[in-house]
Amino acid sequence: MEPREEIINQLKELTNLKEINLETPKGNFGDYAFPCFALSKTSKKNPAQIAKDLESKIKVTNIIEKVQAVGPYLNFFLNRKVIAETILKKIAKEKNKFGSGKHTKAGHHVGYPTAEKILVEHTSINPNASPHIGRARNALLGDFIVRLLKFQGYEVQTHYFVNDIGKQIAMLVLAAEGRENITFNDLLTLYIKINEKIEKEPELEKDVFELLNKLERGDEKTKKRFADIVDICVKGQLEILSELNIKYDKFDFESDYLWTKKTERVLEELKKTGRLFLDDEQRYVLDQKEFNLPMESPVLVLTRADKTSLYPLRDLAYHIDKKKTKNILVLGEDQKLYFQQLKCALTLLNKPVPIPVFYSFVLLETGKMSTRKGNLVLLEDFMREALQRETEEIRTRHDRINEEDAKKIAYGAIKYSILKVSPERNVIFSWKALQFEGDTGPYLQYACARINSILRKYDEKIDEKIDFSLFKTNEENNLIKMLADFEGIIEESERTLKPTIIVNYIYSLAQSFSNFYIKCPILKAEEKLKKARLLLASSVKQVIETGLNILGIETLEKM
RNA sequence: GCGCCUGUAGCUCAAUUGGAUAGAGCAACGGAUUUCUAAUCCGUAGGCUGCAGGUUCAAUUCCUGCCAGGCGCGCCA
Repeated sequence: MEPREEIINQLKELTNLKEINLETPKGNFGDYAFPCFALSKTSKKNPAQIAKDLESKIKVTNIIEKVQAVGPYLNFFLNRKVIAETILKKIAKEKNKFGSGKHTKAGHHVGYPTAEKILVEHTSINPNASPHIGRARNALLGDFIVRLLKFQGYEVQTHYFVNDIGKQIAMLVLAAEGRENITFNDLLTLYIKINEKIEKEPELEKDVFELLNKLERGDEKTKKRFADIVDICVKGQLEILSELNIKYDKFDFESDYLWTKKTERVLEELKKTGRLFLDDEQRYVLDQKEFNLPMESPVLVLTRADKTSLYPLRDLAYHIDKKKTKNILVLGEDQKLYFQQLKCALTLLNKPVPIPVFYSFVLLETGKMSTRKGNLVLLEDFMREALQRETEEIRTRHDRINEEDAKKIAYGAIKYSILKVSPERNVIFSWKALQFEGDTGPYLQYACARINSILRKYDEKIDEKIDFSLFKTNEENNLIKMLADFEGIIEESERTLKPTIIVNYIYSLAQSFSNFYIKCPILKAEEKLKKARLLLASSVKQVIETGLNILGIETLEKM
């Protein structure tokens, strides 16, 4: 039985509580702590007294070594040897599957039969230009979720919804008119220029709408013009994202929902609900008064006056089409209210609603980022800069530069710096975020590289009999305790879908390891202790590596 | 104007979802290399958790009001 489970079971029996809230305290308050305040509410007794009472009733076992009431807390001290043996053996056995609660419950390590299928949609950038760093937040967050869920044994499909028929694409098509050999790098300038132009001469908008109208009527030439531009753009975007090791299983094109008449069918369905009507200007709108949305006039506009489709209609058709039992959708905070509207519409049609994951925008020191206005930092520029700085960094340390390794470190630093910030917070972009020391990706990679170096030097198998009672120091026991927390960390990550939980955990694990590394020599230790410490170090490496991989960060053999 | 999110050390972020002494990194200063990688470690300094009330045994966390920033509120996506 897991130590945590054993404590919870005992407490449940003694207190009649359904949920036991165990804390892992800091300082010398033991391995687990149970606060007794909640009990004092019902029993009207002093929490300190309750803790004292419980202290005498808890049974000491081979796992629970000591129980101590300290004020209103009941602190549990576990048997070091048993914990060390349980957890280190488990890691050695499960390797890169360690931490995945689902796998262990199923009793085997790969492909357990009833894997739930989950569709994750993320990135879904407008195909109008190279992505800026704000968009990276979507892709990185989405990629993290995909990796986490795959690690947990789900069958995950990653989708990218391509808006290939919006007004912005039409503008880009207009801007590209009569130009040959347009490349990905031309798009941003074209896009900025056409926006400026239309702002100055609003009558040009008519041409844009005409183009859209022609497209929706299925004019082949127009279709091809749109498709060509979109193709250039999506390919360019994907090249950048794939450089960051972010991949997609399927691309869904908005236009398909027109050609297959699925948008029309959605309108038919909505008509049956009695909430769809034509407004004064002959647009199809969905009445959403009944849902108490915080808007002045709660309607969802689905078409233009000429009945060409608007994004919400295509999006609605898309979500209905997803048909998975579980969908996750990564969205910018600007989509929050819109998502509520989408949710209401889907509910009205009795369709499943995706689980949204929101993130806030990346701002510049000078103000907001805008692709349209051209004040932005491109993801590719950020990546290039990171790589350049990292290459220089390596030059100060080594004679030779391995470009693959430089990329792993540079991109790891980028991913880490973005994922370590809670998604709901705004980020003000600064080149200073590109650090390689301290609370950074490279710090974690470095910890792994150091362990690799030791394992290389030892050069024997470490799976022999190990005396688990040899771990005497605080540094060793602290590491063991932390390793035992990993499964809980993964569980919490899955529940909240927040990358920061894993980030914080592996960072403090690496910190504890550095501590251990300085104070506890491994290879120089006496033979039995050496073996025990080697196993401990390789376990730490395994867990940091697993954590980093879930964040999409690779590790290195040497640094 | 209304709704949602955010405000913590000079800077960038944590804080076990209401718990014990609010913790890290960067920057600053001082130290550690006959020992497994110094992208490391140790130490010093740095706090009225935006402000004012309230709820309770306990508030950075929950409630109310203000202040500041972000996002949104019909034909963009």
